Amino acid sequence: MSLSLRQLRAFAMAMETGSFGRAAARLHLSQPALTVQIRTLEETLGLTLFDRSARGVRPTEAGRTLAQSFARILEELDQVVAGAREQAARRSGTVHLAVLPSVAATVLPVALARLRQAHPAIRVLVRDAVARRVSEMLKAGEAELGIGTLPGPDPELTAETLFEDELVAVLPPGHALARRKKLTPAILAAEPLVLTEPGSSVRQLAERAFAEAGLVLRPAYEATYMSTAVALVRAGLGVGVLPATALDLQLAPLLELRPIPVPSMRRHILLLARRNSSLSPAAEALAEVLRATVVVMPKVG
Amino acid sequence: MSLSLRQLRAFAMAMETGSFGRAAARLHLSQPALTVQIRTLEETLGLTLFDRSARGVRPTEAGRTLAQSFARILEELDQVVAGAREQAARRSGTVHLAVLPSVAATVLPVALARLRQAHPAIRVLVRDAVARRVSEMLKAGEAELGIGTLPGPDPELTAETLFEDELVAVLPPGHALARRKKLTPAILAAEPLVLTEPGSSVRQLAERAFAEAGLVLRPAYEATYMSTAVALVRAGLGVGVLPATALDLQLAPLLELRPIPVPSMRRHILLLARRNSSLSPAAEALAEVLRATVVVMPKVG
DNA sequence: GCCAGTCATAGCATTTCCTGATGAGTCTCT
DNA sequence: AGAGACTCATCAGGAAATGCTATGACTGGC
Repeated sequence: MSLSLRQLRAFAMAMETGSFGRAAARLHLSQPALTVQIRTLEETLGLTLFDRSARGVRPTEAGRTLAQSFARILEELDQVVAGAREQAARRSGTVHLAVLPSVAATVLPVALARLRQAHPAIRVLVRDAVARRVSEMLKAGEAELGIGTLPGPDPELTAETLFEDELVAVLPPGHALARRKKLTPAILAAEPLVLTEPGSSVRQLAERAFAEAGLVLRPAYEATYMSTAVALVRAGLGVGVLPATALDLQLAPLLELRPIPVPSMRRHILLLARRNSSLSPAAEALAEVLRATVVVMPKVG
Repeated sequence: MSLSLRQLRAFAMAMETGSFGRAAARLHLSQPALTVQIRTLEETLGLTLFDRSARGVRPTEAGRTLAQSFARILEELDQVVAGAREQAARRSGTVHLAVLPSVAATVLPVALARLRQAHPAIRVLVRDAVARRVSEMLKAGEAELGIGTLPGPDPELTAETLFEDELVAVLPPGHALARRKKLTPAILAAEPLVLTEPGSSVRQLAERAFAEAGLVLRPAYEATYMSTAVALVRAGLGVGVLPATALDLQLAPLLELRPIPVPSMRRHILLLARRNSSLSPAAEALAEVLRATVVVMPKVG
């Protein structure tokens, strides 16, 4: 026979109640079952834990000492298990999340607020990064969950579309094109354009869409930060081709936004995770909240 | 399913070896058995501990965290159990022993030396006390084992004769009675006698023995300490009637010892313990050494 | 001396656990 | 590309453990 938790629990309870019968009742066991547990424990330890008499049991000195140690260990164990269960119940835990800045500034705060309401003890460590960095962080294990885009299927990552982001034309106040409801790459190609810098996913998207229309994208201005691009447009220096989800756009009341109804002007914002790696319950909870949140995002047009 | 140590051990080993198969081998289990243990553990916790693939398993983040806690707890448990087993094997432990001073000064050191040789880690806390105190200490739980005498059977104590102590006549150098091989109460009654103080077990024994012979014991001197009594005898002030086991006698080369061959001049030195209370393994070891040691004690006469 | 209370024992049923065989998926080497 | 090695999952049957009910043995109090 080897040691078992049953034995330890039986022993601890017997010590606590001072009686085999009462201990058995408290553990929802029959008294003989408990007696056997104690006896086998004594046998495995080679030590008498209780002195029995017809009037009851009395703990041995060794029994008293051991009971203390065992009780402490059981308590620690129970605490660890309780902690694990709490994590499993999504009531706690920490998620490392890598997000595109545009999403971090718009959809994410709403989702985090909801998550907090549902699972207050879940911590989310948000790391904003461009699409490529999001993928890298996931693969490197620096993030458990990611929100970004992918150039194509990635064998290491799972992807699931959260929502679609579209590039929209951003017009300065009073611009001539403002009378149109929609704009096309062909129309835009004639204007001085404000875009993000080469290499950014938004820029790549725009270039591909123009190429499909047989056009070459030749921006007048290139900005690294969205706020810069918006400022350039507002100053009337050109027409912006920028993602609709960017917070800076939605906060700029004087600018006119016009959709560019070309499929390739849309990009899929993906919920990313490592393939072959299960999500922690906390991450699972976050993912669920994200899925439920994005459908509520405002439309642009 | 409830938590079991098997599961924890399986989990800890799987985490340590990084493989279910290797963990199973190390635990002398089949791989399926280990797989099941891990799975049921995951079910009871509600938590995925490993991500499986056909290439092997990789611990989850939660798994890594939990493994640390569990490993620590298992180690503590093993340590406690090892300590208990060591006690059971009599390799360690502490015995509280109450002893008559005469025994403490003579037989006991020999026994303790032997015990140390056999079980170096057993500690013996020696408390010397007169016969009545020895009994009291046992009953009060202040001592686990006692060496003393009893006026009669005691319902609370078990007694076992270790050896018999006899009162001997102690003659100063050149005393007239020294030519006799043996002495009797009748002869001694005519001498000025040196005894221990009234109430001591030695004194009571002597009084009873004299009474049986129809004599009244009327000592010339009464000493509390054996060393005093011996000094009085050596100074020629009288004939001592003292226990043969007293170390002071055996260390006093000039004194002549003569047996008093009367049965009632003997007292049983008893090994005492609480009835209804089992001895700790360490105490058991001490008891055995005591039994084996006393038969070797020197004879007087 | 009987009754109440406590633990131990025995026989039987149930649950748990393990093993051995087998299957499925992946990687490596040829 | 295919064979072989490796890993984990699943399944079926049997062994071990655990538990329960019934009963016994012993003690202390009324």
